Amino acid sequence: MSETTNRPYHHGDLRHALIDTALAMLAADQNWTFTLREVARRTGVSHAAPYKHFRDKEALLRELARIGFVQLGQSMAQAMSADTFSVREKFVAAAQACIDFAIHNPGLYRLMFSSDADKTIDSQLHDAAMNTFGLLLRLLEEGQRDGSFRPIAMSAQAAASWAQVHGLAMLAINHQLLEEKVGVAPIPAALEVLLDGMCCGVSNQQKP
Amino acid sequence: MSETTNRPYHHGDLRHALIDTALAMLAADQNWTFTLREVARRTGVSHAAPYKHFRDKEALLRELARIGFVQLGQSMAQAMSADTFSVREKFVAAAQACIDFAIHNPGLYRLMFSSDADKTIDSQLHDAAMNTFGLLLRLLEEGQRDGSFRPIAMSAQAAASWAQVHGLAMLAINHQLLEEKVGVAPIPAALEVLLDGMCCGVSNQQKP
DNA sequence: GCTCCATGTTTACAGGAGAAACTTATACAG
DNA sequence: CTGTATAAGTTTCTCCTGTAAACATGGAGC
Repeated sequence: MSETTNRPYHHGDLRHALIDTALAMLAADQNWTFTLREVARRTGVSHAAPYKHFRDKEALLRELARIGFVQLGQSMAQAMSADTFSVREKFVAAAQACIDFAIHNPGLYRLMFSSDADKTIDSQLHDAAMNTFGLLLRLLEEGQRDGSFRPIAMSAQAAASWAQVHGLAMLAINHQLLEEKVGVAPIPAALEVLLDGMCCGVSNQQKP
Repeated sequence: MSETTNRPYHHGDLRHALIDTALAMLAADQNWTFTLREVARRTGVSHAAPYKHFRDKEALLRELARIGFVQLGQSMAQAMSADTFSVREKFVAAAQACIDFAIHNPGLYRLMFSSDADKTIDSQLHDAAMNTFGLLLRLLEEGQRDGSFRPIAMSAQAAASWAQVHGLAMLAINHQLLEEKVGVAPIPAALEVLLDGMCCGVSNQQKP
């Protein structure tokens, strides 16, 4: 049995090489002009070689998106791993980690959330996305259990949190969080507003 | 002086015809496969004709986005025009109008918010977007003046509201508000959570 | 060593963006 | 009313992309 299930013969490991090149291109080019031929060119193979590893361009993009969800999950998990944090602090840390991920990798983030309807068909991609989403759900559970968050329908809090973070991320990477519109530090400020609606008891008012 | 500044000679009004065709294509095709040549074809002119009216494809797209912001502004303004509504009700109505707009015209909505950095260079587009954003600011002002909304930095509430609505819209049109994740009516539920954080006094708890 | 087949390459084709050269018809001057 | 400049539209061309098909190659297993 070979070392990995997908090890090409000639190149050594073209599949992974293509993925690495593509991820690097996504991270470098803000312009989101992603061509399969360019990926092949930079990997040093002919423009038709990728088709031996991915059915079409979309298949590669879906794999990139899947990896993106795994990476995002890792970033968020690490951000909220400190046990000394309160749930509220963990929430802010995870949200900020997600938005930072988007800002540092806008092409990949856009790709992850630009589904073509058939995303649900790719079960691996779907699973990766659900796993990352699960981090949020578990945090909300923890918050409701220890009384930090209000005991309302968790799906409502999940929808609100997710939309808030995703909205901030999308606006940030599209350079639409201009100071003239939303002030100097819109992201922490917006998260505080949301948390005031989710948290119990003392509504942690904005700092002066 | 001619009736309008941009009246073509041969076709009659090719510029507007192209815009109309393009808007119709955006509304019809969920797939977001927008080619200039297809626009020309459906308008009944050669594929090079559009270049007499738009410098390039992006120029047409920017104009479509500008029109989109005007339309969105109209929808939102109409939704919150009823004087009998409370500020909170107006907020929900405007937010729902925005999300409905996105759902009914996902291609156009995506286009409006997929800036290519040079969006700020197009002053007409920028102005249109700022005008629509101004509706939100005025609503927040009204809410703070009459004591409905907490008297915190308005830019924070603006960022939170905008991100929430935009996030819900983006998730909705990408079919990512799956019931398994966020329940059956995630949009009103998420808006209520946010409003609980923005409103003063009685925190309008979730309905049972 | 010989053969098979996964992994490559070359070639080909349809279609898009956009530039350049050419054509047409309208507005306006005289 | 005629001639002409020019806006508006067409044809043609180049370069690019995605993708299919035919061909080449080299390592795996007999």
